[in-house]
Amino acid sequence: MTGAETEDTPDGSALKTPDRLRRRASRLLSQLSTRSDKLITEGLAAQADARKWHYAVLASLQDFGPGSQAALSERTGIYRSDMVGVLNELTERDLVERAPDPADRRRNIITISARGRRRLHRLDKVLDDLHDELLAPLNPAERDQFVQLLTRLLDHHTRNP
Amino acid sequence: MTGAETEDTPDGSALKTPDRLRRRASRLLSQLSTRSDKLITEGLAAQADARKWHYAVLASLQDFGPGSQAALSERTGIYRSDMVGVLNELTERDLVERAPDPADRRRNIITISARGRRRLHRLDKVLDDLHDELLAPLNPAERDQFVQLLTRLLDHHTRNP
DNA sequence: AACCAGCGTTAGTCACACTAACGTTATCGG
DNA sequence: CCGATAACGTTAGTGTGACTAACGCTGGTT
Repeated sequence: MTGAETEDTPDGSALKTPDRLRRRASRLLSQLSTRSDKLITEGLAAQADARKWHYAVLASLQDFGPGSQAALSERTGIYRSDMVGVLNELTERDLVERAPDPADRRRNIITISARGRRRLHRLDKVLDDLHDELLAPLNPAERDQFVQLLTRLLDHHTRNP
Repeated sequence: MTGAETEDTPDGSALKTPDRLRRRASRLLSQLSTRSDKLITEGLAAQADARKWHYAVLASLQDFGPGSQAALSERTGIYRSDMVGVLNELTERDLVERAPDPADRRRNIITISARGRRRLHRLDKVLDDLHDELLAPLNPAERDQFVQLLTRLLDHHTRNP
């Protein structure tokens, strides 16, 4: 058996992280998630002056139509307390409109604007590129598999919290 | 076509999250990672009065022998500024010993204790159970696949940061 | 009229990843 | 030998993400 027993780094030094650590799915998840988060956050900021929440809200509005802030919270997973700030940013940029609901004066109705729709298209493209970078080592079939596995896991833990 | 067009929740209400959002690997990663983190953190606290960092440090000491705090930082990925607190907790519990290095008085040499080794075994078992819960929807082959995909992605982004 | 529930909002908590700076100690070039 | 540079452990602090608590307002219920 010739080759790497444990694993090698480019500079030739042996890898230092114990295997039982490297193999734990929880650890892989959290480490990869931080990298991914940084990649996406920085990419969106640099290429579109946007944050990921913007995408979530705009996509939800585009695909499901206008809604109250509470509805958007449910759709996107953003807490309603944080939704306030996100919508402030989006209205500042004229990407959505926040208007009181005449039928229920507790509610605001959030609508996506034409500019918001354009921005959404742009964000979709930027995100496509970023995900290409994120998933670079995987071929298309593996990417599908990966997404599918993640989805099944997340669904399971969403239903059984 | 009868059945779920988009998807159903147990209570019959249509799912609200747009597909383009649900399919993004970055989003799946971050959501699953938070669930996973919570599961592990709470599980370790409840079943072993421990934190995940404890496991990382103990495992590293067991598998690679004693080392300086800086070395442990590299092995585990914990920042050296945070390592201080972790080692305080571990020495408090008598799981490791922190002694000055006579050969280099800048360094501390950290050694795992007998109690630390026992604790590590316990943590390994607890973590096995928790990962069983985390990966419940996947069969063994799929779990391997999942870990393998995660590993490849993480390795790629670790080498090309 | 009294009550509870939902809405948007503000403020604050907690943990994690990460940076900055400091005193101490080694090491290396002149 | 000396002075610069750098690694070590440590303290303090930043920024962000997930989440909680509480408030005033409005709506539906009885």
